[in-house]
Amino acid sequence: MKTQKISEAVVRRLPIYLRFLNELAMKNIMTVSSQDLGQKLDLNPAQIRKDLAYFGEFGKKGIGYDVSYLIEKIRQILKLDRHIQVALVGAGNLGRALCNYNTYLRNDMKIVAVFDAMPGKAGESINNLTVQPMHEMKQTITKLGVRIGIITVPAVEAQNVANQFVECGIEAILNFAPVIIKVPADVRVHHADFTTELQSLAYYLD
Amino acid sequence: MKTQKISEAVVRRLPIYLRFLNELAMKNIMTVSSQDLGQKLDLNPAQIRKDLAYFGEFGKKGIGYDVSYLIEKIRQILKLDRHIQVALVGAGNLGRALCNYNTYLRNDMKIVAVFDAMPGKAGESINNLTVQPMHEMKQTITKLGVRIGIITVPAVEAQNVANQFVECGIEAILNFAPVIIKVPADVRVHHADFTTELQSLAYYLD
DNA sequence: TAGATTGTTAATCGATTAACAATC
DNA sequence: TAGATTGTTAATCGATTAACAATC
Repeated sequence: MKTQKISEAVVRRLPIYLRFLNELAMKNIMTVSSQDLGQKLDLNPAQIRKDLAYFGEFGKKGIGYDVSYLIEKIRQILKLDRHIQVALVGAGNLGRALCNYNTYLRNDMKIVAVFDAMPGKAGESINNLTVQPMHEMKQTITKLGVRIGIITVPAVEAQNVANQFVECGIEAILNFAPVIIKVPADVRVHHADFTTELQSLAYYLD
Repeated sequence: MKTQKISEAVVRRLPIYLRFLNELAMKNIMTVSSQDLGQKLDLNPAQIRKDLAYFGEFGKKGIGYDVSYLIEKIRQILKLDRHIQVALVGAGNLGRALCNYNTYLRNDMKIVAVFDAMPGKAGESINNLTVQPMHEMKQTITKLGVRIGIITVPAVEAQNVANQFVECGIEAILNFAPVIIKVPADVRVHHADFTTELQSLAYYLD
């Protein structure tokens, strides 16, 4: 009901629910229980019910959840019912790879601009987009209404890019560079660093 | 002291400590306090001390932590003091991008084999590695002593690849495909899915 | 109706933080 | 010695899970 603060853990699970619900919808499955969901997603059914209950009563007692209704609701909660424009800085291998997910993201989110500081990169084309030089960032981001920024530059450049994003009024950042970046409290940052992920996996080897 | 179970949250922070300590070492900074560390990494100093204390007494009261000693210790804890061989399946854009981090991973972890199911891909070369067909996986993984697998194939293929990894005796998997994969309990799986990460960011837009 | 499953409360479990004696 | 900072205990905070009345 949005009065209480929703924990980050809950918000991180919502896209996972959504993804699986979309799979069900494609298979023309109309209804799903928290039991089913929990089994497929390796989560406790009570947790799933509780997560959803933070936002409303989406299920029917004795029946379960209507798949397409729940999809609609989760998309609303995540604000994926609107178009959200994304910009990416760093047209290296990783940046290119992420741009190619554009089709995958359906309509909801879309990378609409790519920037790179290297003079040689500007003008290159990636999947319908043309790489732009950094000095065009402010203007392009304003014009296209970009709200989320992705950082795929080397670690030493990441903070600098983050600063520029903030300057442009970006509201949230997904940072792939292996470094903690600092931004004002009203800008949301998620870290998606492959190297730390891999290193923590090593711990679990025997 | 490894008798109690260490929480996942702790293990995930260790590589972040390590990364920053390496930065300090490069700047020839000899000593660091939990205070400093906390400030730079946006973490509570007490938490950092507690995390480290699970594994031993690495600091000096009144002084702080010796940077290079702590690096050595964390590398031991994470098992990064040995060479760990990694294999990757899915030589698409993302797979290529990750292979290029090889240099970045220093000596500790290394992607030593790349596989792809598409006949056209086999034989291609990525950063010193030659893409191999899937049927060579078992033999190569055994020969090279690969212990960790990375999945960068489309979602529909991911479970299949995971099964093959398990079959080959892989101990841990980093899955980039947007799907939950099922493996035996003794295989560790971490999910690194860019799309769910991005979707959860959208929630925090105003 | 009987069986199933939700939404929600209460219980449990675990993780973070504060506080401080020990000590460099 | 005085100041700083650890390692650790206790307090707090938050998240997960169990249980069950409500009800489809």
